[in-house]
Amino acid sequence: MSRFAEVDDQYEPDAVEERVFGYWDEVDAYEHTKQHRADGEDFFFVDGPPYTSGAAHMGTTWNKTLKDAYIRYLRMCGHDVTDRPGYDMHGLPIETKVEERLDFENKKDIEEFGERKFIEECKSFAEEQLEGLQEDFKSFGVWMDWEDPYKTVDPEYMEAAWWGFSKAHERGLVEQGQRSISQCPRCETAIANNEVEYEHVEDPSIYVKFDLVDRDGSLVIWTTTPWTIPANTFVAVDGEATYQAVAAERNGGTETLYLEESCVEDVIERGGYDGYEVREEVSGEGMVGWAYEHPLREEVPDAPDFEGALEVYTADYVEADRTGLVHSAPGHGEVDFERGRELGFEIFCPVGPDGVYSDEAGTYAGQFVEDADGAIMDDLDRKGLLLERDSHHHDYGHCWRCDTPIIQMVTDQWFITVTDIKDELLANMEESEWYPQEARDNRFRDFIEDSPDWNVSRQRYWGIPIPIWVPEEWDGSVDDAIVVATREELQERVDQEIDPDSIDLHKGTVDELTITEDGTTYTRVPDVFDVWLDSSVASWGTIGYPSDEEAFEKLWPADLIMEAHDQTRGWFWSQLGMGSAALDEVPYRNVLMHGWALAEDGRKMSKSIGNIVAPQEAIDRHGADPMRLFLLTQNPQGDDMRFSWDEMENRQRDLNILWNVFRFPLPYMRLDGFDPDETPIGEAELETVDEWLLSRLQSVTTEMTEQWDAYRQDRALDALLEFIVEDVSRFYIQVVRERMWEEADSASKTAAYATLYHTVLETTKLLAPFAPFVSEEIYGTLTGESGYRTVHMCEWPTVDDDLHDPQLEADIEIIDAVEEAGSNARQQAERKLRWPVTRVVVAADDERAAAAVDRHRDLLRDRLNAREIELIAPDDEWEELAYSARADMSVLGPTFGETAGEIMNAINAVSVAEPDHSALEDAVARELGREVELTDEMVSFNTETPEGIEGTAFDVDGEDRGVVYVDTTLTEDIESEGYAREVIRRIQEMRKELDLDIEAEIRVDLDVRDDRIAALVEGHRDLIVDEVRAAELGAIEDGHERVWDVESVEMAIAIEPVAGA
RNA sequence: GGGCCAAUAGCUCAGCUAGGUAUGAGCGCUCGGCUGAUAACCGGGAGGUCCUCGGUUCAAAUCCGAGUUGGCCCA
Repeated sequence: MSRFAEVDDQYEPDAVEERVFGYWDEVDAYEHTKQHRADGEDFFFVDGPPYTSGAAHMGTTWNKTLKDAYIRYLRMCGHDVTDRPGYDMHGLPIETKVEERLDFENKKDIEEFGERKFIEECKSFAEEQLEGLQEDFKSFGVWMDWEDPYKTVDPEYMEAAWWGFSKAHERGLVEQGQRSISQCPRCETAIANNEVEYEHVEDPSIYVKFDLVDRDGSLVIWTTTPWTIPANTFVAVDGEATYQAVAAERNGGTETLYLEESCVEDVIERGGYDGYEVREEVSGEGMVGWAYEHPLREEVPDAPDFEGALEVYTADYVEADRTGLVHSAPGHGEVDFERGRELGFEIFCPVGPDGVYSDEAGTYAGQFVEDADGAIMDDLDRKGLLLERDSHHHDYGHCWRCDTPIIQMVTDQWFITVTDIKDELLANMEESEWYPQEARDNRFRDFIEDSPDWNVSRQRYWGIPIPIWVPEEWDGSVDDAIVVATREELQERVDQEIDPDSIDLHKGTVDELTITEDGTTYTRVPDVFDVWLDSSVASWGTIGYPSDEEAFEKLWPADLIMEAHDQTRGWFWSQLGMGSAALDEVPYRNVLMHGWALAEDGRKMSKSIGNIVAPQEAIDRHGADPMRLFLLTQNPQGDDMRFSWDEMENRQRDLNILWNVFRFPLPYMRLDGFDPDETPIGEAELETVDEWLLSRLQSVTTEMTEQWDAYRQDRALDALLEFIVEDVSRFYIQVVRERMWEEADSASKTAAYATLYHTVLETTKLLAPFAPFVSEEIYGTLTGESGYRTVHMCEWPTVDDDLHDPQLEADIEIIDAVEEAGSNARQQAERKLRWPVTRVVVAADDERAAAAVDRHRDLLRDRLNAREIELIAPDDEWEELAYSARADMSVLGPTFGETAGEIMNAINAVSVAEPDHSALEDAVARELGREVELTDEMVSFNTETPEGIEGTAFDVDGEDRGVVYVDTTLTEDIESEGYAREVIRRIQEMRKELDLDIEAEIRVDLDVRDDRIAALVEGHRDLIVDEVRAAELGAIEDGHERVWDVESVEMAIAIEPVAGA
């Protein structure tokens, strides 16, 4: 980009982005920026891999924008940052999408299609999605290593998972065992608890009688899953609770029911009994050991009948709800399973992975469990065991991918027994710093404490095969299994010839490999890993460990990761679990936990609500930089973000202001041939405002650096935007404009150039991590060939103490407040800024304010267009002020009785020079003709300014610091200049109407149709001629002519350009 | 059903850790000003049951309890 080149009049984000994308390509900006920091201190950032099943949404966009901003900032600070993006590409969601594409219904379709082919389909689907995501991320300027992302489907990465798993195995943390799991009968796999989605559904609700064996009556249980009754093994009671045997009457007959006491009424009513009588009370403990008959013995002959089965036991999951007795089937329910194991029971589960009853289910065999509900209820009813048959609305778990209701059942699964190392997990957790820290100490800690063993096996295809080989006739002992850690080990141990460098580790390949050792042949278990295990090894997978040990030694563990709060129980946890199991260390040092991107209505963005905003739409409407600014002004620590088009538009406006600030001096600099390299700040003859602006820049730099380092980039950005808008644009540019308009070269003008140049350039660097496009364009235009090839190679600005002057900053803050009050006073007096005022009087409340005004009289005079600034010291009173009093009748009334009225009138009528009651007493005495004793409580004082003067108090940060009085008395001199400026202003507007060049000279014909005013205007003839670049005043035949009404005075003005000028 | 988080002006948010008059900010609205950065800029003004209810306290947006709504996680 060439220095000080012409730039667009208007900030157009998409045009800037298009140019910058082209420029980055042209000069290999990203590669050079990385290279530039190659020798810097290592910083190991690890990208949490997004899942490759769809386009980037606003949340992902926020996440990647944050990552990009921090990486850019860290690079500017000199770090050599690891920036390999990652993609999570295995797992059930992709399998189900591919199944949909291929119109599959279940696993059998996959088997027929062929595992290998299916895996290939999944892979190409994931790759497709990956490409889309990469394009999305690039489109808003994220700079990561797009050429070489880590993919969880690559052999090196899959090997990292094998390695981690084998380390956990070496530590004795891998075991196979039965667990009650959530099974999706369609996907025919276990799914993790966090993959279960709860939906409101209607299910059967039945009360069933279990006839007791050694005594009269029955236990009553309630369930919403009739299909689990075949597996009933025991009934649970609360040992502490009181149960009643009630004789319930119906149709003339009586039956004895056992119920928890508070449940009796309800059950009797449900059962349609006519009445009941309590026969006996017994504690839960007292019922333990009571035997009952299995209600479906005839239908399910294989149902449990072993020693101890079909008896009452206590359990802590029993509540005094429904009946107070709980049907327990350890082959299904999780708590039932735990209690059943405690009791040493055999686990009976007559259901297959597809949700179909096995032969053990007797007459129900071959039916899908839920389809058998009806038959089971009919059978119970027929036997007279069904007390009530109703339906029930509740939340029931469904498969997150295919929406099939899950079934709870016991199967063989592989686990990493993280419960064995809970203390380690907690200790390792402490080694990481979280932002915000409470998230670690509350949610994360709670989760670790409550977390069960990690079920890492899935009975699916598209995943990392579990690297376990077991012998034929395996007895389930982990000691007899072989766990392979690496591709090399695989090559050494398997019976087949393989090439470790080229082998694909997916199921289609490794399932065929066998290991024969000591005469025993081992085959791989068919399961694949839970997809959460994939990403849990990212901290070493991303740097190619174990195949590349060097990078691991140098970098691991991660210095920083950042994801949304849902990852507390996701990636933050899985990494801690895996890191601890494999290496006994937490794999990350710092965690920045941000929130979710909510829609404008405060609810989550969702298809069904229809409130989704696509990032691309935001980019199209406002541009990538404004979108990034919007995202980056959000608090990144824990809070959810509320999307807002308005706010995004505001950020675009902020950048437009920056753009105006940047382009404003360019024409002047070009005209004057300003060379920033020849006039560094240190050599310029700086004026007060220049020094002030430069000092503010130092303060802003300090503030921003602190905020970045505290992971509050939003506050850093706020500080920068405020600086740009308030300090640079609204204050400095306004003040400095006239200096830049000077035609002749001057030290003052040069100093203004140098100041503004330096400030905008540094501002650009400060902005670069946030808005990389516009920063690049401004930087390039300001530096041309003399800078780095990209702003992103720059060093993060450091504070120059020589330029830092806190006193000056405080001074100007006061001056700014004075000016604001002065403007207010002017407005009250209806005196436009164009008209000078004779004087402005500042009555300062304190020495600090007085000193500031005194030091900067010139600036204030200029800003308020005053001929003179008078300063009243804090201890002095301005003698021209008077005070009026306002009577408080609630005090006067009781004191003076019937004369209170006239006293009030007198008080309100007079004014005094001092605001105290003794001066008021004197004045009132004169007014009233008699003495009256007054107190301060009776009145409040108001200042009374002299004729033609308006006063307004000024404050800094809400604290009053004094009063500004503006004297708007008109004099001939002021009228003369005022009218002259009115004329100038009109002529300028007419110049603009003719679209004249700034330099162009004109001829002016001025006819003021009021003799007095005409004479006044004439008095400033030179000023007018000078300001509007008039070559001469005189009659114009055929120019651009307009008649203006200026303060009710008609003025005819005509102008024409001077030919050849 | 449980845990954690949030709720302040029309909108987006500060303020809450260490209670002290809603000290609020930007945008929007409105009235006025400025006019060679001009699709920019400056000043004034209106606009609030600080989600609700209860408690502690001389005093609560702030601390405590209960609830409502929204978010995440879990069941």
